Amino acid sequence: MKHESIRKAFEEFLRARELKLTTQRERIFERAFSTHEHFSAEQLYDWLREEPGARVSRATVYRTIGLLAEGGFLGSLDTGRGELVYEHLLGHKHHDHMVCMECGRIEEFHDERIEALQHEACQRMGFVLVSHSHRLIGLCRACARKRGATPGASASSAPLAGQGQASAAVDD
Amino acid sequence: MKHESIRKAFEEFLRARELKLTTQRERIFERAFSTHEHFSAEQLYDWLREEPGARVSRATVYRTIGLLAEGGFLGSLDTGRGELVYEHLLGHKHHDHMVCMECGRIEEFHDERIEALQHEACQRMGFVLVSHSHRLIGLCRACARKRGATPGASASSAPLAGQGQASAAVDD
DNA sequence: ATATATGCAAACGGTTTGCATTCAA
DNA sequence: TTGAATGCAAACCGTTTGCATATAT
Repeated sequence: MKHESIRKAFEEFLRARELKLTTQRERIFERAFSTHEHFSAEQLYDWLREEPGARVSRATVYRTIGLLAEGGFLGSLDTGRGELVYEHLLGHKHHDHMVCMECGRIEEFHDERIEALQHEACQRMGFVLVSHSHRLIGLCRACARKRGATPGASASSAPLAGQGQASAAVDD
Repeated sequence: MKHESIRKAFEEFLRARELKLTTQRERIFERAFSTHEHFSAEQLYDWLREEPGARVSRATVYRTIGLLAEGGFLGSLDTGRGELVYEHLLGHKHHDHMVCMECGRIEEFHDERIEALQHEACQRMGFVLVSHSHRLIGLCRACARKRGATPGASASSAPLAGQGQASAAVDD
């Protein structure tokens, strides 16, 4: 889906809800959809204040991001450090994330078989699946190399009563 | 793994790090491991202050939960509402979660095939997997029934530029 | 004209921290 | 005895909110 039609969808979304197309919403929308990276609300706010033109307040950034998320334009992903990051959804096929615990880098992956098994699990449990959040936490290739770990090899998942070294494991 | 040995592991963990076994740590540990539910730090704090005996401050609860998580005794799970909940890990096989967006209920599920596919994905991407967080968000059987939805049937995943109704989709 | 949106600054809620005091080892 | 742990209250940080003002329709 290309920019033009996404923008159309946004305008229609506002109209359908009888919301106004303000300069702020326009700028926030444009900036959010002009990046392919994941960004936090604060990040987006900073980007906007660096740009020349109308000022946008932090409150409006948060409010508009909320709107965009409700409308299904943006998806949110929790970094695990009490901060949400967003990405645009329209024109992007579904994917899950790998988050590097060292550098924060976020990679995307997708496996249709996993999706299918999720549905199967819901079937079993009588659960109505609406959305899901699937994050793999570990080391990206670059950070793994720096640490001398073997990429691909999962770190032994024995976070047991271990000794001193962290391990933490924000496992679910 | 039964209580006795878990406790042993905890004491050993403290000793290994040259940390002291205080009455507070003892009480926090005991309370945390005496429930099979998921609990928040605040929740645990409340439980403790209802009990007779030594008082434990909120700060110590947070600090000790942190310790327990580091030691691999507790795993944390983000509710999606800016709050972490914990569960004890020792003596529990790995599982993932289904979170009811209506009533907050947390169910557990597990599928070895999904675990395997995760590893496969990491292999592909050269990512060193340390832990993961896999949450299915939707309606538990009871809430689905109340709403007249069909349990098992995934809500159409078309959160597109839709009309008025929410849909939100904190998808990843 | 008028309901909606904005900006500001204050409030929030969960979590963390600095520091004087208390306590396990 | 003494370094580590606790309690308290203040600080933090991302996010939300109340209210007076500005603005799209």
